[in-house]
Amino acid sequence: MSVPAMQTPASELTSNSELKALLANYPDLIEDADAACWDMLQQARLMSFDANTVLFHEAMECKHLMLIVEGSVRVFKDSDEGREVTLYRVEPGQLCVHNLNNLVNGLAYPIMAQTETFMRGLVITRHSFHQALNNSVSFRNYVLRTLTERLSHMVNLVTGFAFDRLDLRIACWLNTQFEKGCGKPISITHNELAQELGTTREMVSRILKDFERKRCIQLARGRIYLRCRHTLRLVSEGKGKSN
Amino acid sequence: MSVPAMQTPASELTSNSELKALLANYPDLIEDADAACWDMLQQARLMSFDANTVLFHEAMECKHLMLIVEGSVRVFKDSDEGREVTLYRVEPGQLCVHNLNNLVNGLAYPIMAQTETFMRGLVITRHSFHQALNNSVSFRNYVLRTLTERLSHMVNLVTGFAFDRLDLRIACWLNTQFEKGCGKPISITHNELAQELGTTREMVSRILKDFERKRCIQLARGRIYLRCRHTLRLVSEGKGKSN
DNA sequence: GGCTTTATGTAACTTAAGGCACAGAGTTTT
DNA sequence: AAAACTCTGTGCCTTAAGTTACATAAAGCC
Repeated sequence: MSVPAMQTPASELTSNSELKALLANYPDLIEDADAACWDMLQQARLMSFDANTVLFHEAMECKHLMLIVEGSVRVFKDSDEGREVTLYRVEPGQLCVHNLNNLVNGLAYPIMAQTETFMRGLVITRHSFHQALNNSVSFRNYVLRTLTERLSHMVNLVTGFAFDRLDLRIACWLNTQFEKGCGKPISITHNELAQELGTTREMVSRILKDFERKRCIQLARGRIYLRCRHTLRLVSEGKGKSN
Repeated sequence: MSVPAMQTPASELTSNSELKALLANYPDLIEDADAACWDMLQQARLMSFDANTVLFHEAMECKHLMLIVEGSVRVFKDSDEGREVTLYRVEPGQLCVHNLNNLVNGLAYPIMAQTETFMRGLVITRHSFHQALNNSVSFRNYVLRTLTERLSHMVNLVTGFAFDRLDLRIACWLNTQFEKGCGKPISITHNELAQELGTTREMVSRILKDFERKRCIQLARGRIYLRCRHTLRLVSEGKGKSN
């Protein structure tokens, strides 16, 4: 991501142990990190951003790569009609693959990225990135793994849009969220969920209400409680065929 | 791709010039290929496949990487209801990125790949692939470029599904095809086009007929002729809002 | 408490997309 | 040429999704 709105001056990182603490969420990267990888990380600068900072937008160039240390970034695309879809989310342990597009192909890509929370990330220069790519087996593998994982994720998105009804897509989304949070209530408004899935607020309201009537979930203002995981799973598996 | 149905026995390649001829379509890979890259290519085996050979399908593992030399491969996903979407097409100069997913992450991915024409490809073993990845800067860059390009392509697919009406998506598809073929008629049935875009035959028939009435195209059995590029572009830009 | 803003619920309507059924045209096979 | 098959066109109906337009509810602010 380019760095349009840094909140704190970048700080140089000196100790390896400090780095290790920051990168606790990157086991894939760290566990078998080699010297060249550590070199790159030591040259990185830690930066902080407020919530809702736009990191890049349509056609903006980004000259750096960022490893997220804390917080999350939403990468999304908006439509002329004012709708949005989330393409993916970058969280600790991950990197923004659309940066790579820029670093590798020199092409800016017309999508947007925005922090969702306070966020800290290690910013790696283009030069440092290429150096590490050339010299570090572990970094290389990490990058490739990330890229191919994202690709699989995008395939899921595509097939979801192509084949699945909205109620099913919502049910699946809820399932994943509850799974991640071990059943903790989800904090999201209907409108935000609509932007997540590329649809409208009204549709989300209707379908959620329907799920509530089926006793899968319990709705509250800005919050969704899991009521019966089993029922929710049935809904998402039933593909909405039978009510 | 794995190699379930080879048509000719694999042949060892000896001469560099022979390789160069085969890889004429890989300027990105060849132009600044280094020694390590040539090593990999020389260890590759040239294989041929008939049209409509299934190269891999749901959850099948593939232990090799293939560089397409001639012909094309369609990578697609099918739905329970019998519909299909094309995810992307692998043509000379390209590699199947879902192979990479397998080679890099060891994960099989539940999509299908099938040759569309007679196809020849250079099959690279997992070992040879990793070796080249470690030693060849040019191959590395080539792989990364390919991956990030595919990723961008997938984003386009997603936003198409999320935001664009079917008539617009069809118009865009026609545009790209006519562009590629410099206006030469496109050989495709309505059903195939439906599978391309993840929709149904009837919808395609209706929309194409409509385009014909607007004098963008001329329909014939299994073939679509370009009649007025300008009008077609208008249709695709107008997003079908006005008639 | 009253005022404002934000979030949700929903009925009524419109539109896009899909499914069904079948007719007819063009190709291939026998 | 007759039969079989494939491909296209289309009317009719259903369903999914989106839009409009409000009503109501909850939270924040003065």
